[in-house]
Amino acid sequence: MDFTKNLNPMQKEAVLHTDGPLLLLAGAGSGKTRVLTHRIANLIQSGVNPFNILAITFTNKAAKEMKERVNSLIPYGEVWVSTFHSTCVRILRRNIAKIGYENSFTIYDADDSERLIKQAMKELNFNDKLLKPKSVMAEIGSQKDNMISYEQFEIIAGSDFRLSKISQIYTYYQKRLRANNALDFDDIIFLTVKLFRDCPEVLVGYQERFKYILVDEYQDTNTSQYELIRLLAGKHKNLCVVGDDDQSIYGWRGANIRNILDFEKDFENATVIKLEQNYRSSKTILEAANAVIKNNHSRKSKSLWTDNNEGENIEFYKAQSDLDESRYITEQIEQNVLNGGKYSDNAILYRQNALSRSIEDSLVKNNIPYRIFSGVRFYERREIKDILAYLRLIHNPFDDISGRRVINVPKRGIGEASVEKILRFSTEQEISFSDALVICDNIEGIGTRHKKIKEFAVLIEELRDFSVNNNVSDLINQILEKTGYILELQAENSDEALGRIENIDSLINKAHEFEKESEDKTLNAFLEEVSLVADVDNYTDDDDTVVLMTLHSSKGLEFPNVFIPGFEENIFPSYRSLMSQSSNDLEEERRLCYVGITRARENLCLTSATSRLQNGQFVYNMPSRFLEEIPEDIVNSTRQNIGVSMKTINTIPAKKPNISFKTNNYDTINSTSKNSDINFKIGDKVKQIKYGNGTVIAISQEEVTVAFDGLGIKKIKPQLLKRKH
DNA sequence: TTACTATGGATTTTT
DNA sequence: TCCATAGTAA
Repeated sequence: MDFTKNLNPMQKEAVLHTDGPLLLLAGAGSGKTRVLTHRIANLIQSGVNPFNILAITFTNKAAKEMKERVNSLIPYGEVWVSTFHSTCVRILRRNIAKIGYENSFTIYDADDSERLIKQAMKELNFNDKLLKPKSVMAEIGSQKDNMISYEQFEIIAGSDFRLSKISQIYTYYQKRLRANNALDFDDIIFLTVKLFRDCPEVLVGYQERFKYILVDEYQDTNTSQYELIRLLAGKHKNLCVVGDDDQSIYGWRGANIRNILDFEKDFENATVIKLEQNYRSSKTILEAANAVIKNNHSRKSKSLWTDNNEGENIEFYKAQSDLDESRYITEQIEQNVLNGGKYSDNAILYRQNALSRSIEDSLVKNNIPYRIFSGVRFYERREIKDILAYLRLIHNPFDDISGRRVINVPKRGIGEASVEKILRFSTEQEISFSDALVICDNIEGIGTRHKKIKEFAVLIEELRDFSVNNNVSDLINQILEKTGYILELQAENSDEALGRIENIDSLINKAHEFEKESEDKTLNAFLEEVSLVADVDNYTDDDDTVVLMTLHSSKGLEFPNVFIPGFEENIFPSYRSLMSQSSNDLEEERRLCYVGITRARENLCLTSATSRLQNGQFVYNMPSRFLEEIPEDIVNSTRQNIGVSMKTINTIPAKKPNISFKTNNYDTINSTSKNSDINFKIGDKVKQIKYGNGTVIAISQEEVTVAFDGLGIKKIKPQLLKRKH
């Protein structure tokens, strides 16, 4: 089979390239995934064993997509396609004992890490007002990203007051992680590189296995990821990296743009291929994107072009207020749908999560279905983290962060003071958290509390026994039953509690899915899977809903119509980037703007608000400087006239009815009961966006049956209905 | 220990 | 505005 059919000459060259280092500079929308997958297929066809190919991505979604596309081209042989983190976890599970951890290690997320940092600071008697746990965590993370161990950092910190404090925390933190047999996200990469450096025989094994390596989104790699790739590709040097320096937007997370800019220096005789033809956007949109990005200085020269149509001008709407801005966007979307488009053709991409609020309110008010990504992520929700903490403690008796989290959830009368004592005891005696619970009568000053602690210890032991012969979903059910977790939520009887129960159900579903699909059905494998997923991984365009997400999470996606609200100084570019001494920060904002613009296929709409309620205060920002960088003749500017907008504002009810829980994302469509009253009665007059007016004729647990005027009887989720007065 | 109130602090976050 | 936390009362 010819895998170069329908490819342009540059794409063809990239697909046919086989041995040696290759840098693919792939502009936005230039068909990079297509090239990557066809290249893999071509390698296999020309005799490379799929077993010898490794493809690395940043997100599970990208990995999954690539895998599917490769399989559809060459439906035999398994290529190892996975994220940096999953790849490393797989390597570590086999080999981590060589560097002093147990292979049943737990993976801590950012929240767990922060708790551990706080614990460390408390233990070291550091004031968390002077030194914020968050910034300490960022500092430690960036050290790990740069492959600097706590021992090395102690030397670097020297006598610098702040750095030496951080160094002490880093040391304590790392030792605690080790004692808990836990790794944080940065450790996953850091320790893999350490493993390769310390144990050359392990490295050689993987070098032999991965004769061909492909790395996607190379501009986002940090130093440790770069080092990992350099080591793995060190022997065969068949390394193909794909990236776009103009789309590097994770510098603040340690991504080192140098990695892509210096690829040719780092890998001798590298072939460089530029993919500059864009297949996604209209000429106008590309012109805007190019005009903005050309103001950046540190970049590889590259200019995107397209054969697509001229397309529509870019809309700029200068709103009076954030309310006016939301109203405008809502109206535009309604208009797009009336013109025959789908809701899912529309994406609203913002610089900060906080900007979604007023837009959500407006969408809800107008019964426009939407899905929001980011915000509180599914696996970071309290109830989910609680259940996972039980699972983790069951799996890893040393995990005191998880133990601490659930020891008094639901309330068992074991307070902060007792927990501290148990922790100290387990550290002093060098025993696991679980063992400390069992022999808690030996702890001084624990008093009569030991009875309750023992009960908890027995509970965990029983669950641990149960876990041996039962699958994950049954184990979760057992936890819920034995702890009375659900009962407590039911007793609360609030919308919020109901939402939490729903989320727990989703988790159980997730476990069922896992049991059906996964090869390795152990608790360990389940925990691993859930610790390494992100929100955007759940993005599908199956549902016909408007999409809301941050500009950062939108990378790699595309939509016919893109709205970017908050196109203002201090928001986009952000206040911090404007305050920064380094011009790099502003340039990164500009790249983010470039990413945002190039998400759009047909229409791009930018909006700013003259006044905006932010953090409870009114702020007044000028339109973004990026707007001025777009040629005037391709922008239609509209400015809200004050009289009209006042009228608009007055028609919006002052008080929102019945605010309840926020469902945000995952498998929930629309914003559920942020909507008005969902307790309908039979006989209520209601309105639904598709079917129009109707009357409620029956109500069940989840659905309301409505007789729509002239359109018959339909069952509808109550949150999609609006009451008519 | 817990349940209440006051206060202060709020980018972006692939895993 | 909304959230997490610190401090206080019971």
